[in-house]
Amino acid sequence: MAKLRAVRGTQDLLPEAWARHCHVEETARRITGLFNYRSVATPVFEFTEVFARTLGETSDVVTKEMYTFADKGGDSLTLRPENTAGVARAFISGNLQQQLPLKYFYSGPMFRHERPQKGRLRQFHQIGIEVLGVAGPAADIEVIQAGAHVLDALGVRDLTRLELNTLGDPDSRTAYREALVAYYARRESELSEEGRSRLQRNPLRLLDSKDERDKAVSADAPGYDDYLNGQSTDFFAEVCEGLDALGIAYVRNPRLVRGLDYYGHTAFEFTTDALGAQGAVIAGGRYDGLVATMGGPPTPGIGWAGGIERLAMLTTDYPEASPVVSLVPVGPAAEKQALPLADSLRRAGIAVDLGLSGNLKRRMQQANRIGARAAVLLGEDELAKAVATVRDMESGEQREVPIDRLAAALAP
RNA sequence: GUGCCCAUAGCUCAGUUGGUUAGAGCGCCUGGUUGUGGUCCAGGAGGUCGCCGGUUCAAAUCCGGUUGGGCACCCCA
Repeated sequence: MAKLRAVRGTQDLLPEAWARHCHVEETARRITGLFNYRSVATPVFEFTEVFARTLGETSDVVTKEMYTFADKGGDSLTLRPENTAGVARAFISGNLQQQLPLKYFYSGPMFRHERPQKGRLRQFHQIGIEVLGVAGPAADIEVIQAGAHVLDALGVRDLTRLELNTLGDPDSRTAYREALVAYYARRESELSEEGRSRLQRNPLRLLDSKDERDKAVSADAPGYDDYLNGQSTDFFAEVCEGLDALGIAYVRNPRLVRGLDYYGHTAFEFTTDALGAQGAVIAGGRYDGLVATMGGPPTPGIGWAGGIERLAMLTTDYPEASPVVSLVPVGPAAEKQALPLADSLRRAGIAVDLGLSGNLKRRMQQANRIGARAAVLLGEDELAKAVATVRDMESGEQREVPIDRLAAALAP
């Protein structure tokens, strides 16, 4: 079989798949545009520390999933595993703090060295939005609303459910973390090996372990609600009220935590059961500490990212390419006429496929294969009369049309 | 990174306890039609059975390794 293949975990997006892909992206850009999120693009690679420092030294993304390489100058660069850090870096690099608040939309490839699985690739694509500079829950509500709206527009909202949680402010999180560590440390011997590792790395993650032993211990673990301070509780309550007022349904998932360190307060995921284990299609949360962590002016932020491939898999209908007209010249004289004729038709807004080789029969087959709505035949007979034969490819009916009226006759 | 399953024509798959020239449907090509597609008819091309090695008189079939894929874990979009 072919010796030349795409790198593991990457794929070619050929016309049909790419059309779905583009549909997801364009829909998201259009909908977030209605919320006044402006489209931006940041580099596909950054200095490694942009990700290493912000995502959390112990996170899986940093410890084992990054595509890191040295460039010729000796700098360590990394292909972006996600785009929030890149946007934050751009915000700092560009001194954009005077323009706050900012609302950005992005779309593009991300890279993670993971074992490929359904809905999980090494090069995958994300759409996402970020709001910088809004500390209050209004931003959380709008960001979630925009996500819901995108899913609506894609026709996949009813395949998903919104899970919501709060990670609290830093004080609450610290207090809760201490309580959890104290609790789990007491029963450490009952935990799985992986569970003990999480206790060291990220105790919050013990809460959503799927290991039965960990689950058993977690059943009696202290709840976060008891450790949230008033400010955190009020913030979350306002987010919930806002969603209620908008009629956006959600389920509280107290075990929903984020793998990346910079999240606090609101955390949410739109998940689906239709994609196996990779259920999250849009996920995000608030990251008030991120920009300051990177050395920028303390700036609150919130956003989400959505997996284009995952969303595309849920999408059943997407607009098909509008049918074209095939221009079929017969003979050398007609070949010469065909180029300028095709040009004038295209300038009139008509999509024209000009068969570039083959005899009449072959070009008719080609017209059929590409689903042309009409074939325009141009041969000796037609040239002599300054007409073209227009064949309706569905009915097979043919009629002669003067060449100077072709554009009007072919208008969709 | 760990575990389980899978790998035969361009695509989807058959291939019986290892046994002669590995099959089907779809697709592709040619002809029936010298200026006419899609339907129909006739014919044709196309596979070192993922790759490497082993067992055997004999391997697509059994064994080991490897690569790729699927599913789950881990983690995440």
